[in-house]
Amino acid sequence: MNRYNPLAIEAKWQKIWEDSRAFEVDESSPKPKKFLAEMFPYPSGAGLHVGHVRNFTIVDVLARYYSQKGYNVLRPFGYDTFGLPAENYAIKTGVSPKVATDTNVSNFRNQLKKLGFAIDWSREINTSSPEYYKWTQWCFLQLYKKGLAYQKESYQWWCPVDQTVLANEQVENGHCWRCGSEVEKKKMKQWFFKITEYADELLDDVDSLDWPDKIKTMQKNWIGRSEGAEIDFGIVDSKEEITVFTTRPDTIFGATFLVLAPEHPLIKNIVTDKTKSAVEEYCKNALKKSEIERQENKEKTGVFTGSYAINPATKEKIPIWVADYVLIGYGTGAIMAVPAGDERDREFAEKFDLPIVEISKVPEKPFGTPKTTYRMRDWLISRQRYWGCPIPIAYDKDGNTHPIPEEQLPVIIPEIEDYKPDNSGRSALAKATDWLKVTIDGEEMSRETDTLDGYACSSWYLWRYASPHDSAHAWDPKKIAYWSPLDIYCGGDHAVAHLLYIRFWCKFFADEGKLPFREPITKLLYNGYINAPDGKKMSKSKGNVVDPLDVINDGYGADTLRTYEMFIGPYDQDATWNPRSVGGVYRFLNRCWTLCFETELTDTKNDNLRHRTIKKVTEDIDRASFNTAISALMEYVNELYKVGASKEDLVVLSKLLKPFAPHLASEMLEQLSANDDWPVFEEKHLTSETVQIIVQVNGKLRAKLDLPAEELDNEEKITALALKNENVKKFVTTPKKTIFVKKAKLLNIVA
RNA sequence: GCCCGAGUGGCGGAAUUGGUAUACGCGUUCGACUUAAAAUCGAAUGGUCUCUACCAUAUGGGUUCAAGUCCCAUCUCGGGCACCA
Repeated sequence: MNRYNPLAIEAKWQKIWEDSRAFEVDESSPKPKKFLAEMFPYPSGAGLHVGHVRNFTIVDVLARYYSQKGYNVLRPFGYDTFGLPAENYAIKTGVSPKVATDTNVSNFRNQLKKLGFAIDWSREINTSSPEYYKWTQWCFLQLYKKGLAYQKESYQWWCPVDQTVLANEQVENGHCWRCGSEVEKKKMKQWFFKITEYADELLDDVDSLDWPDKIKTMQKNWIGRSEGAEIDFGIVDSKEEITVFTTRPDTIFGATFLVLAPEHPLIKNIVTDKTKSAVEEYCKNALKKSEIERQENKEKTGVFTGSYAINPATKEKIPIWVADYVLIGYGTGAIMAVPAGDERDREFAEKFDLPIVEISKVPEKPFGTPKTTYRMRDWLISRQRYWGCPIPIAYDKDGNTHPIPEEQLPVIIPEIEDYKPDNSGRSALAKATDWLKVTIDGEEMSRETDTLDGYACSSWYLWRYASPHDSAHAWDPKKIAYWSPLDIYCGGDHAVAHLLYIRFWCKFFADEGKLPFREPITKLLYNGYINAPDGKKMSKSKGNVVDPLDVINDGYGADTLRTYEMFIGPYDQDATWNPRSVGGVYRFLNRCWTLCFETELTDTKNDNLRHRTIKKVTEDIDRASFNTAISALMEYVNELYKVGASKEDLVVLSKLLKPFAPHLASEMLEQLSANDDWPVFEEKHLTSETVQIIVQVNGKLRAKLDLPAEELDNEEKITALALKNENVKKFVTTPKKTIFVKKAKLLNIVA
């Protein structure tokens, strides 16, 4: 007797798909398009993990499903290859990041091919290849030309271990998102993208997205729009004014003091001889305090400047204080304190014995000028690191910035010996002295040594997929118009940063006339994590990592791995790996194989069962309920084992199975000489000749009546039969009323 | 502290619109096949009880002919935000 041999079947079909370029597509097809992608991975040296497999399999199931349904499906793949791990590895071993990255990419590619993904391999992209980052630099220049890429000197997050600045989005609880060390504030001149220009649209359009509510809420909170007003306060015995931001200008009659952030530039102008040293001391300490300390210690601290302002509503003299509960980066870095209306101001007033005055009246004419502020700041994109996309800018001898002309792109990363970053505020590229020199319009200039945040590289890659080898455009306008926007995007990370940035670039390039849509991602599937069998997070140090390639090579094969990861639970929930359940899925595929290759066909009429299964599996895939789709297939196979299977039963089984277990299903379809067109259920087969009526008494199940289907309309007869039933009679003497629900095939007798 | 989710057998989970709670899988038990084991096939499997039946979807109330599903309160766990004026 032959046995199911997944490794042989999978090698066979993988070769067929590779040789026939089975998943390559273009724009000439008359079919409707579908464009699907996962969040492309960072190819680490460790190779694929089971989390990747879950993410990519979801996309693969959908890609194959839509393809079987007759869509022209684009399912490309790429690698997000710039970043710190490759550079840190280079510092440790001396192996250049480029070499290490190439090795890792090729390892990833080989592993992906063993999983049988329906990838159009002709479209593979890699963000650290010059053909790609040439266009990342081009994108930067488009933003630069419109004033949306600019330099600004300010206090920035600095990671002392990675020796680079970080964006707000990359600081988690005061710690570096990569190395976990505590970040510091450092005053530096840095490059920014003006994402705040699009804050309103980014916020307002969130509601229209078919994305999980969780992600939508996080995006909204991140942008954090507040409507309010800016109000100017005159200072006693001074020509200076202090502008505050408030969301409640109507409470101005209760404003009894002002508070400035310790970094506020006006402080030095308003301190008096008496207060000067105390204020300076306070500000120095506040700046020295780490952000963690400032966040953790919510005990209010502050110091009086010695100066007074005039409340424009009450005309009263109110003291001006400095306190670190006011943040320099939000609003104007200064507030009017209304202790009667604001909890924090009250706490401060109580501690320092400042007046708390009830808000006596509301001004008839609103004070100040209306102003909207956002919690979101501009996106800091400079990185003082070697292994990133060089910012295509040069400085003349006066320090003015000049864009590198487009014909000189790409600005190639030079090979260097020493990758080590330092605290000079410049990347290791500063050591490449020859590379630094550049001539623009005959003038000798010096190149920018910062590289771009990796998130810039991933902010346009979806569009590159439409024309990955185009040497004249970042993306071909006709091709992008055909494929985009992305119909389904799947991933389990980057809830805020990446998804916000790519929306920002989309809106910008739409305004430039370069994209015919304003939202890049129609539907987002946000998948959960897979934990180790011990229920903990998988990690090398705990030694509990499940290697997906081991699962394949142990003999289970890729089909079992894929199907198991879809069966493990709802795709959007975290799950725990269970090796025994892997065996259960293998048994199921084995039973499919046995039905097809080792069992005699019968002429059993299973129309109802078969069409019910088609309906269930189709609808479950449509709502991304992959685990229940697979259990429907299991039920189908269990039933076919009992009653026997016709050829048609097996053809349908193979077709429905193909998105999950494509190798085995292809083998079965070949044996059955059938194509893989997605089967369509017919309503007429969903009705059966008999119908089971549930009889309840007071809502409790008391009997089941099996009747011919046409009796379902005969409520009177059903009621009569139910009341005659022995078991029902025990609970009913005289029915008060009966409720018949035809749709539920249920009769409830109220006794 | 504020805002979201979630809580169902020994375990992962199903129940899509309020209508048969526990599908499917794992595990366990029994049986068939085998010299034996594995594999495979078949059967049983929420609890109490001999059956009828009763009790069970975190806890306590409520609405309804009917509640895992809706409402109120409480507890537990998970996630996000957190001095944003």
